[in-house]
Amino acid sequence: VTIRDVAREAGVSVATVSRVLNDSGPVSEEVRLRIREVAARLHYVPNEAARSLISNKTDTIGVLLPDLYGEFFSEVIRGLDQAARRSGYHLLVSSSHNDLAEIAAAVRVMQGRVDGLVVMSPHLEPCALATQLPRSLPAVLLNCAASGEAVDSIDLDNFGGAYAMVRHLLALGRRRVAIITGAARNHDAAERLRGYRAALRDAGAEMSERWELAGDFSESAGYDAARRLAGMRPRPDALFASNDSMAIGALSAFRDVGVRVPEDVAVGGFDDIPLARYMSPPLSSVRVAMGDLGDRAIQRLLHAVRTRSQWAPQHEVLPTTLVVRSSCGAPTGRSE
Amino acid sequence: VTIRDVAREAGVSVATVSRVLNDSGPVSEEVRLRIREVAARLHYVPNEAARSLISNKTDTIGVLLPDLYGEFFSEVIRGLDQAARRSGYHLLVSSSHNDLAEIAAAVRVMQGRVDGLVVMSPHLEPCALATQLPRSLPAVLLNCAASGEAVDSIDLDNFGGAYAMVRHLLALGRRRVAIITGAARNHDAAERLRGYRAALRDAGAEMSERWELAGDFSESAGYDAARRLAGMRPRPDALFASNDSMAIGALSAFRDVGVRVPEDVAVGGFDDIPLARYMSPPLSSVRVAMGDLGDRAIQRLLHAVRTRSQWAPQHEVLPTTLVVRSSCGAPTGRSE
DNA sequence: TTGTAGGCGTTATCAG
DNA sequence: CTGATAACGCCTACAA
Repeated sequence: VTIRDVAREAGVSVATVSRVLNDSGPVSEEVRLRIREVAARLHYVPNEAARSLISNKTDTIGVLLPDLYGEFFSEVIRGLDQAARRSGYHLLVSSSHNDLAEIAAAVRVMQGRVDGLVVMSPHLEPCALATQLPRSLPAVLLNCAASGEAVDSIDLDNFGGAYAMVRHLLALGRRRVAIITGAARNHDAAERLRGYRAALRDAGAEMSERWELAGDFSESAGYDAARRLAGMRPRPDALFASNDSMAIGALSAFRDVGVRVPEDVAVGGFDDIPLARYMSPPLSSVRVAMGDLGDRAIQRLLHAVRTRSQWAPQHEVLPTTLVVRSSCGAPTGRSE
Repeated sequence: VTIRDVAREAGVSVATVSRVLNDSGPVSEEVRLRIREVAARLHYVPNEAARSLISNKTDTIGVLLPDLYGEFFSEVIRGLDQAARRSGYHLLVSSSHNDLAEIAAAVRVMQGRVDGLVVMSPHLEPCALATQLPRSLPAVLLNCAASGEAVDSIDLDNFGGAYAMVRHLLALGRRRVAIITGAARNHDAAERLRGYRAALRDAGAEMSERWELAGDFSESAGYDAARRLAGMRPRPDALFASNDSMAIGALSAFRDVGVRVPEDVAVGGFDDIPLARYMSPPLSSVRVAMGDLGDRAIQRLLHAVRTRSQWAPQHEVLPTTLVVRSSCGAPTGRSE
């Protein structure tokens, strides 16, 4: 059933039907009503292909995501989805892209199917990424450390969050603060490590390479690193895990080897996943508003889509919040 | 840059270019090479709108999801995405649909943008849902208890998984097994409750309405229910939480009130999220292959898409696996 | 206020 | 083997 069927049935021309359905141009009230009725009766739905062929728009936004972890993933998509839907846009999602070639391939096939692109790729050089993006497609980069580049981008304040957590541990009287880093070559991980180091340096606290344990954001990495850490002499008296999954793995390891938290070792995580407060002890963490990330991304992108002109690329940083529970040994572990 | 530009530049007609690009029809090797070269040099990308206008295909599959929890969500999407990509299809995702009206609206706007639909909606009547689907769009329903309906569908073996877990608890010598149910009017939740009851009945174990505590799949619901449960006299000596999030909330509650797990109360969950084994004590659970769910769904859907004929609607049930750790008090808590 | 007709970029069916 | 040309369904000047 096409627009012509509706036109014929309503006894008017296709042009009139089109005008009614798009609220473009003047149509008499009587005809308008009749067409609406016929369209509804025939269950007419405009053919999107034809429509976007002529309008050069798809009302769709492409989303490229890396392989990422549960809580993260769903929050981001949810934010993107809700914001997009509110503006009448759809989401074409493609995940599990781990290298530049895969991203490039995904971008290529999305060409012509989307009006804009949201790209999250924490483990790639932003500049390399930026060159892959067709100049014709507006895009906003997420978590890419692209502050210097000529692209729209939004980052989390990884540095600030890590800094706040480590400073907090030091303020609580801890002297030897260790870290389990995130995945190698991951931007978020690098920034959190940087925040950790800066906090130690600014406080004049002791630093040691031995206290920087390699992780990859997985529970098992946290577990393994914590076991190594538990055997050190002197043993660090505080641990900053670069995300909550690793922190939880670490809590488990400490329990297994009889290291008490927070008495022997204070522990802090990052992300503040819902489960954090139900850990034993409840996990202190750094909260990031992942949903907001998606929301902001869509807003910025739609702005770029609508004003095709040369907008100045903006770089935005989303703030983080320190959430103090009892795993860090704070006197008043406020349980929220 | 369109196909005409390529044709002109290569000194041939658009028909020939089209033939080369689609490997349809015979073209001399010389011309073929020349066209390939020109297309590449011009960075020609076919216009998808025009293409799908005439072919009546979009190479896209629509995915409708309810609001669901972290681990779940990402696993399903990942499975769908990978399977779809492997077959050259894209994913148009829309989440957070909570009632029939929202689903219907989402289906409507996806009309014409997708070749098929994957719908997960555990909290709706399957029949109501089925009527909303346009006859023209192939669809497969996930977790909808649509076994009797004339639609393709795939369910998890919620009943069997719950049954196995509860039977396991009983086999361990527990006599008073309680349950925290999932969200009301949720199909998965209902099936797990049914499995719980069946296991008790078949074992001739004591049953009581008081032991069926209402939950909603959230950590806090698990926490609250467990606190109520801890105060009962006689207190149940085993607890089956309808998902891991609630089980973890329950573990936290038991810790807070001094109930020992598994000595005083054995605990089992459902889903086997990655964090389960890192809990204290490590959480026994029921594993479901969420990724496979997505994979199977795409396979079934593409089959339906390609063979437009009247295929017989199939109903499939994905098996579950009991994962025994120590929270259930099993003598040998195999840590995997 | 309404209708006619051209064209969006492809593919497919014909002749040559 | 290759080239015109007619759809595909819709929007939008331009006329009436």
